[in-house]
Amino acid sequence: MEPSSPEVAAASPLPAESGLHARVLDHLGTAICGGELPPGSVLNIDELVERYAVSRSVVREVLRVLASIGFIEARRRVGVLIRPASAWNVFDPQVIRWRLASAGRMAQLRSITELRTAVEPHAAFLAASRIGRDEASDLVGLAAKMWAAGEAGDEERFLHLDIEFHRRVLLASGNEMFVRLQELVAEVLTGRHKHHLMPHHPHEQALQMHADVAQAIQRRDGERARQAMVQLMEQAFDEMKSLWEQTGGPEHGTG
Amino acid sequence: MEPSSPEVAAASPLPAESGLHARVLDHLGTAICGGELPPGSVLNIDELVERYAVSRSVVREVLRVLASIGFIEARRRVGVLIRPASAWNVFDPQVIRWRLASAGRMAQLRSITELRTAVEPHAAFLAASRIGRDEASDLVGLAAKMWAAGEAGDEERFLHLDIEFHRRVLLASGNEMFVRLQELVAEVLTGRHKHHLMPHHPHEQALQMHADVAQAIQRRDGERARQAMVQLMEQAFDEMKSLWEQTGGPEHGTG
DNA sequence: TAGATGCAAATGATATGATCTTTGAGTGGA
DNA sequence: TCCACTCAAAGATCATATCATTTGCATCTA
Repeated sequence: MEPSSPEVAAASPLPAESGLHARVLDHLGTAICGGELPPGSVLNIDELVERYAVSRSVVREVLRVLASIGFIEARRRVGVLIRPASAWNVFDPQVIRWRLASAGRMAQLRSITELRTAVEPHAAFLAASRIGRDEASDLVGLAAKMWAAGEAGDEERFLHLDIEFHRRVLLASGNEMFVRLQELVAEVLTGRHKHHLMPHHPHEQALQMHADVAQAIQRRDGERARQAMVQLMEQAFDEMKSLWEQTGGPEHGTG
Repeated sequence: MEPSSPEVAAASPLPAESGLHARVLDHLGTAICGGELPPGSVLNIDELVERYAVSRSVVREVLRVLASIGFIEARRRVGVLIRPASAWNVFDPQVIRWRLASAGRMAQLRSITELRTAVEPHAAFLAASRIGRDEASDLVGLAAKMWAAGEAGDEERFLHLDIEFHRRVLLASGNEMFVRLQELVAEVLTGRHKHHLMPHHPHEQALQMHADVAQAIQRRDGERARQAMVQLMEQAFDEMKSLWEQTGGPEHGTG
């Protein structure tokens, strides 16, 4: 897998952050996303100090971070108040991860898939006018490899190539915010894979569409690139939709 | 201005957060976004304690928050390292605010405008199938008021109605992530207004397009709603583009 | 001389306990 | 009934101390 730009890779999911801070933060974040600690619940610092057997420093630092992503609100004389989901920074990668690990997983997948449906076609459109020659070639090559992996039934490899493909397109869009969405896309794709929510044989159509996107971008045909990506997204969305039915609805929980 | 859902309003920009924590956080955040403290710079806690004349607790809590949005990375024996912009959580409202206040303002406006261009049409499309009867009526009414304010040349009022209009559409999309983008849209629109980057008389066309969007959504014609919103976005984008030329380029700074 | 090894200083991480400040709630008077 | 006052609870801030880890350098060995 030719890493033409190694410094941009390494989307570190900071998995084994081993400090006390990370441990407590993760635990509380999970609890809030998971619905234990529903909005309106009140915590207090000393209680947390006891519960986690850590010092005030650690607890306060964790609370500051949770406050910065809208999970809590500290009120004097009252305690630490859990805020409703509508206040959360739903774009924070940490939050996404917690939500994907919670019962609201399907709702989160739906949200992100809709976001992708909106953003990726436009990203493809922009990429067509902004991508460099070499990057374009790489993209076409990547699509070819996806085709090969798909035909060979190599799911693992297909997944990685798929993620890489969408990453490159978002990167080539030249929009820093789109680039940042790449992490979300990766979370979604790996999440789908982990939970066996993907067709075991990628559809022949999907393979062709990836190739179409790459080719259109290389030929600087923004409109065609957008169209091809729209189709790709529609298919992804349909697969997602069929999943809700399998797993018993999207557990809406939007607000 | 009929507040049919007062509890959702009040997009508190937390302006006068008066604690020590907020003061130091804001100062450091601004410095990092502003390019003082370029990537690779090293700070250390004691130095910050002295510089801001606050205790270690305050500094550490601030650093934790900065770390959580990707601005810094603490390394033992080294100090606090400033991370490159590519690591930032560019969707964090706080970050957006800092960047809009910095020299990279135009680059930020461009990014968000492109994001809007991608998202809002799809939001309009989704809204057409998900909006409630009353909300749809409100939306049409809002467009009518915009027309009135535009004709009357009441910029202030037009701005507020414009923000409210887009907020309602994003809200009606039923996607929590789209809803969250509303803050960004509001920042952009108010930013444009503050810096006198808007045409003094809203274009007649824009007024009509807002009305078209509202009507299409009410009639549940998703495709037409999308098209109308696309046109609106194209116009917004063109205005933005003409601004870059005025103010001497977008100060690219994307990566 | 080159490379491995070990020590110690630097610096963040955590702990602890005290003091300051804000604010909700209760209390009492008009 | 309502307003003003008081008090105490809880977070906010501070100061200091100890622990843990990493890096640079000196030392040692082949």
